[in-house]
Amino acid sequence: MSPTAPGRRGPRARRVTLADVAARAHVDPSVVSKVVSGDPSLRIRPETRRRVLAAIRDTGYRPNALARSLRSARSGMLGMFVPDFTDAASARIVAGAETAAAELGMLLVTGSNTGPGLRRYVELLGRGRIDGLLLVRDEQGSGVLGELERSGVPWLLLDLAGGQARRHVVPDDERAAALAVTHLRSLGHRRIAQLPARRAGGTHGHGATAMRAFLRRGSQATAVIVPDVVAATGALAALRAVGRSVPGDLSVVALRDLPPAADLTPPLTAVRTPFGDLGRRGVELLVRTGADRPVAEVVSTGVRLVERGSTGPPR
Amino acid sequence: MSPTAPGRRGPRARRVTLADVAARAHVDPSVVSKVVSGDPSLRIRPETRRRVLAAIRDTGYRPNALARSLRSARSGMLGMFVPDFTDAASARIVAGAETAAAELGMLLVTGSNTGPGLRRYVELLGRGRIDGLLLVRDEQGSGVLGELERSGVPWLLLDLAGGQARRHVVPDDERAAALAVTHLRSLGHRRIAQLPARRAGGTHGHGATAMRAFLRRGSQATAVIVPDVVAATGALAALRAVGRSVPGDLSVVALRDLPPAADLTPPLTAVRTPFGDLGRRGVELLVRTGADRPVAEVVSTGVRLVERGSTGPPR
DNA sequence: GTCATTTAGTCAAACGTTTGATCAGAGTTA
DNA sequence: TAACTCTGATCAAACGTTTGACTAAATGAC
Repeated sequence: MSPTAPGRRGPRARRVTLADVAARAHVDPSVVSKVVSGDPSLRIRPETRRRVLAAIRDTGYRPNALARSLRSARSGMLGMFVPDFTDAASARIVAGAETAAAELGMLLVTGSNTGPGLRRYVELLGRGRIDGLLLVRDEQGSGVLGELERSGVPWLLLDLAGGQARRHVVPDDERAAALAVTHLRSLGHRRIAQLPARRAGGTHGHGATAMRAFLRRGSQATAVIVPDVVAATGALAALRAVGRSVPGDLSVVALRDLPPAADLTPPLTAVRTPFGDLGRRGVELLVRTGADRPVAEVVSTGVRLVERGSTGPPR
Repeated sequence: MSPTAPGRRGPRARRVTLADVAARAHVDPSVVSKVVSGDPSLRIRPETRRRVLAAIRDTGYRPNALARSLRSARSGMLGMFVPDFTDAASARIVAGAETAAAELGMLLVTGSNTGPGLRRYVELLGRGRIDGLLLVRDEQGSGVLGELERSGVPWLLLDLAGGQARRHVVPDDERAAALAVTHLRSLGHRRIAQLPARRAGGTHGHGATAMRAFLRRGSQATAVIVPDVVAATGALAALRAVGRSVPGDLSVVALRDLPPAADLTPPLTAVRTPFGDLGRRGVELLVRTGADRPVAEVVSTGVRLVERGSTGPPR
């Protein structure tokens, strides 16, 4: 075996460390460290700095993230646990969080509840790997969260106002509902019903069931507000099944707009919920506020009505 | 300030280390290490093992993942770079990968191209943080991949058969297309057209444009295969716009089935592509095969036609 | 010319593991 | 009883940084 090959084969270069760079630049490793991490307390001659920078470039040095984190007790990573990646709202929250994290020089370690659950995720994470945990719409978390708290890892609940400890950021659903009502009233509706929401997100079946119940009640309402697009899809199907036309017989507006809405028949009028901003704000608050301070923020930016084809004047 | 409080306030217990456990169990730290990580070369008396286990339980010890990774040069994390989390196919790939990773005791560090791009992502990752990188449908990667390869990090391209180095896993699109054709022929179709695919995933506009072009050509085809659901949505809209009925005037079947398909009008017949399995298989191959061996796998499991309402016998 | 201060660094101790080498004592063999 | 071989551990050197304490030389004040 070749003397330079530590691995399988091929002349894979030995890792370049701080010490290698230091030797090449004729300085102490600590100087290189401080230059790399931009330590403001470092006093250094311009010429020396140039030498260090050149050595870094020549050797292709890249800091070892693990050693760095171990020593400094900051990993530069955030945990993010979502119910399900394939859920469109979760995906948007992740995307927003990811961008915000990258802007802060951090990374996301994701996990989802479609796998073996939060407890196992935190277990896999081990100690030291994350500087904070973002939990999307998770009700059971409490036990695990206590442990996290004890080991000093701050956490934040997203899209669900959480139980005992007030540490959450949620979208402004009230404003969304108000926007929907205003829109419907401006079209002339006076009797507006609201289909019940389910705490952890609606399903197609749930929307259909709720709509059938609404029809059975023989409500006088000329317009109905549905808590989300998935439920609205079910509701629309239920209406079609009994031959009611939308928006002719009934106007429908959904909260928490998501992409499928535009492709339904009729295209669904909906209030946009800023899921991306939710994730972004979550990251920002998580890294800015200490683990022990309460956080209860409502994200209202970008909540607005998108008028499509499912609303019109009452008959 | 309380003497036990290293942080802000409150009696946050000092981190428990291997040494603490060792002291409590009256053994050397290395014994605890070997017990925790299940080192098979360790010879230990049952009673000693019991003492160690008890000490671990009593102290609530959890290994420091950073120290462990630093020393052992394995991080237990995999990088995953996707074009966009909010893309339904990507989300499914991530979900599959996440589950497979968890089963192997590993975690995913995600990044997406909606942020500052692959180069910056790899930069943020630094050295040592990941044991491999999964790249979903990324064409530009080449430059970065060379660097990765040089530093010994294996990678794999998903859902795109990649250029120079053969390291990819892709879904069986040929089988999918064959299934679509078989279905259409069994309905009686003899002239079947295929709308052109775009390498990096279709858009609504792309589907509409392609369908208009198809109509302009005055094709004799009675059925058409569309490369994905998003494009099919556009195609359906274009057909509706010119008053053609589906499946009356034209049967439409999409490849790469995804959720919105069932809620379109008419519900879209489509061939299911196992995106989750793609992610899962990617993880498995990434951790099993060395960085230098070529990988070119086609995932065919679960490719099957889902008949909905957009296909029927020709007029 | 002496003392204090600033400049431009050096030094060494962590951070918490893993891992191969080493070792004391008990048991076995010749 | 001397020379081995197990067994059940211990020991110490990494892994690659960060960070505060320290210092030699140069500068400035008086």
